[in-house]
Amino acid sequence: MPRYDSKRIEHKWQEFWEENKTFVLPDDTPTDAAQKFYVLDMFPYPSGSGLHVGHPEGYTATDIVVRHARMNGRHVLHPMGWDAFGLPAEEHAVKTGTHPRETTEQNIETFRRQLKMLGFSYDWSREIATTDPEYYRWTQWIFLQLFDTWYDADYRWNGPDGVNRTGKGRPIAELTIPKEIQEQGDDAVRRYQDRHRLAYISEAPVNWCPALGTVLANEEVIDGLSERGSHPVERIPLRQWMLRITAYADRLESELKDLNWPESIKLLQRNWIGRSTGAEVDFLIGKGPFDSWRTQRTGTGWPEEPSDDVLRVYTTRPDTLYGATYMVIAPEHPLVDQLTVDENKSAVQEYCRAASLKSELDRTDLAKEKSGVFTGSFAINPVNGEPVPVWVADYVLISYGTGAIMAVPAHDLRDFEFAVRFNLPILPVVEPPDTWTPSKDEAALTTNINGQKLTPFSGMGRAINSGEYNGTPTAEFKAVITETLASSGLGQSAVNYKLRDWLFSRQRYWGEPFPIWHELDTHGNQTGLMRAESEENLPVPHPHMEDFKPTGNPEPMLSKAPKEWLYTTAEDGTPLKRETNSMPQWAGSCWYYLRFCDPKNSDQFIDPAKEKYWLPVDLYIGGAEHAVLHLLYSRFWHKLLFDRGHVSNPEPFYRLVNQGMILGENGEKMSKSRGNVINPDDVVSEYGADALRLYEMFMGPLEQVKPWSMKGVEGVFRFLGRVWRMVIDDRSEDIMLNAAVSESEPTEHQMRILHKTIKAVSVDIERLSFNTAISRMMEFTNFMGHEDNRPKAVLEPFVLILSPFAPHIAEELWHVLGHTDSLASEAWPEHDESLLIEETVEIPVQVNGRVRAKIHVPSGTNQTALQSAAEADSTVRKQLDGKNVVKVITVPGRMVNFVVK
RNA sequence: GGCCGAGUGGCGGAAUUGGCAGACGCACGGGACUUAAAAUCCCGGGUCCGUAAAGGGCGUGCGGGUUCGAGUCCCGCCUCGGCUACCA
Repeated sequence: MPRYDSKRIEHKWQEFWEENKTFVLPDDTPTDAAQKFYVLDMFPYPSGSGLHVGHPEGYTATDIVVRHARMNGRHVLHPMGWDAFGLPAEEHAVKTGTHPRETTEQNIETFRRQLKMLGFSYDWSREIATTDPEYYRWTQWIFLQLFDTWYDADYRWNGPDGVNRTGKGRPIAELTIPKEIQEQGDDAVRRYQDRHRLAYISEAPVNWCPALGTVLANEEVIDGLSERGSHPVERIPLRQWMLRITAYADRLESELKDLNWPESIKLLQRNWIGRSTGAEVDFLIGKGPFDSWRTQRTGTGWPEEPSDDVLRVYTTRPDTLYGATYMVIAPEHPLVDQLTVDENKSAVQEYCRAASLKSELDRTDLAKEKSGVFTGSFAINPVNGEPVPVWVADYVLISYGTGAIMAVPAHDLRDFEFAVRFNLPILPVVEPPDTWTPSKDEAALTTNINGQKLTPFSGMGRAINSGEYNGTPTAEFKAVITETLASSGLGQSAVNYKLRDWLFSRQRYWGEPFPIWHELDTHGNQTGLMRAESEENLPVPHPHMEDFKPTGNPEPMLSKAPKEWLYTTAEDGTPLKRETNSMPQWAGSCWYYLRFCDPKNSDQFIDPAKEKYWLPVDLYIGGAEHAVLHLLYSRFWHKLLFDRGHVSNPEPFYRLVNQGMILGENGEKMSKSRGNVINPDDVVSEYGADALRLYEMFMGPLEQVKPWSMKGVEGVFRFLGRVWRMVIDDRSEDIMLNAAVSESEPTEHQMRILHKTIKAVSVDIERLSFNTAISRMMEFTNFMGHEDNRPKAVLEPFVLILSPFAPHIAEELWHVLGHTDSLASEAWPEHDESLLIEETVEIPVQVNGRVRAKIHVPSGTNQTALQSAAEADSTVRKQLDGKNVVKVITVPGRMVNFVVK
């Protein structure tokens, strides 16, 4: 009867831990900074389908790390919570009328039960959900910090971390208001401030699906059609909240270098931020004579905002200005109308309309051929006064740079392709070095024009056809021309990022409401002026709603809220209307790691002393799918809070590890449609939580992608059975020790095996190499299970090192071995190096690099003795017989190699 | 197209700084226990030649190289996976 029975022991110990608050951390502010250890899992979205086997992978890894750390006396923070806002609960509400909160709570209930079933040692007293009003109160509060902040890019300052930085998020009250704005009065000042806030409003395209009557999230749009029902989706501009993450682009990039993150993830973030340097240049498009404009510019200098008579472009290759043979502006560019001459109006309008229907994906991915139309206007090249035709084409994106380019077809592949298509001149202005051979892409574009073979060249060389600059090397030319343009007010060096400002609003019910009011005029129309909700009034709760059906127009769901929620009157009598957009799901997950340190604080989002003690997170484990967005957004918010003095460390996550995805048994990604989903509940009911945990760690390296195997689960389950029988008499009716277990002194051999295992497992846990740690414990069990005499002095330390991996069986064995308290508070065994030394070692002897014999010598045998021992071996003698030994390599303790001829 | 990662038995994988390739587990074959089965235990194994012995040849995606010695380092390819997508 007392066979290994996971059902009986797992539940029992889970209750024990809960009742004894084994893993609950006292709430006092600790002081011993060296021992703090904050280990965080990426908290899950509690979906309706319950836990996936991918979740316990990272969660088991961190659980092993923290259980090990606690036994080593470290002060561990290891919490869990829920990223609980999200579309599915709202969609369920549309279908059934069930309030999203109800669905969310049910799903959380399931997830909590499943996680507890796996025996993770979370401090559940710190559980939080992003949907709790007491949580999102502070999400809204952080939003108000963003709203109250502008970025002073030139500000030099010393942070609390002692690092000197340039650029700081500062209170909006500290923004210097230009005189001309001040003169325009209070409203103008407020609007000026609003334009500079880190949270600001701008028109941005949304995915509007007329057939479904709703705005869709990007992930709900597939190939321009809605995921549900495959209806066409339009891109229409809508008033949206944006977060000025681009202000922090530089710091987000440069401060990556101190983080202990996988290099590949850092690179991913760097590429995503996509910093490039170049210059902005103004091309005259106004009527005035070019010369007088240029003279005037030399006087006034470079204007911050371009006036209507110039077309401003961004280029990374200002050295190719002489080769600009046409210009391109994006279809959305504000100067499109002004630049289009009457005869081209209809063609340009038609082109822009067609472009507006395409998503950015359609424009790039599907459109193989370049397209565009001529506006009929010309711009004047500032370096030589030449007129250059201006085209509209959708290969130029309004969202990057200035939304306009100078096209240099000879030295830009896209421009080259376009020029060939529309028969525009191609003028080489860079001579390639002699060693140049066209790259694959360059060669692919080679075209015959008027019997001449032309190939674009996008590299660096020397200037040609560039007037006085001929012969200048590219790098030098870039610097010189940028300076020349700057001194005459025609250009300016500039930095650009692929990173865009963060579109922060959604038109949903089930997200954090914005703590913002809009002022109304006497007709009830918005004036465009805004007021922040006062901090005492937070949280701004969700309005009560009966009906969660979409509005049927692009208006946000919350615009259907009751009047009491939507409207109020300010103390000064101004009528106000609430912001009706809601925040995206990312918002809550941007700062949850902070709240875990002080989850119940009702005065502050976190107590500064606790923040100082616990942060940064020492180890953060989660899926690589969050490599860019979540991790970048969190870092951005953290830096804002840092600038505003609310946190003391510039980065939130010191060490990051990505777990690899678990595939189905057929080696494919798990999905319902493929029918290869493994349900953790089933695995636990058949084999137990310890077996599931152990298997997930035994499958292979944590960071690697690996397929599931039910046979593999059985394998570790059998191992747990062997461990059980090593200690317990499984043929007895009662739970009692195996007869082989004794109080006697262990043998030297037993001690050596034990201490080898302790050493290997300890090292492996620190390296997060759990699969090898488990094989070492299997080897121990294979050995010890065969010993007729199994001293407790050997079994007990083994049970302790097994416990982080399989805590339930370990607690049970510990108990049967005669202990009354949980082993979680026991000290981690230390290995004794002196016990590891073997008396003799086996040394391979090679002849010409091939192993021909193995000899046994006392460990510590020196080089000469080792060589003579090898030479004395009969097989070696046979091998060396009649041959000329040229050289002998001996590595003590390793090998001997005879090089012969 | 660009970037990143990975290729080791039938399978998952192991192998400190270059030093016995295949630990550990799965699957498989043989055996013990049993009336039988399950469970458990024992034995076997990269591959080819050789009689199951001794012994030897070949083996870490492919082709070269460095080295006494390469899964590991260098050069050139191939295949698979992930991310990204006209960023001027």
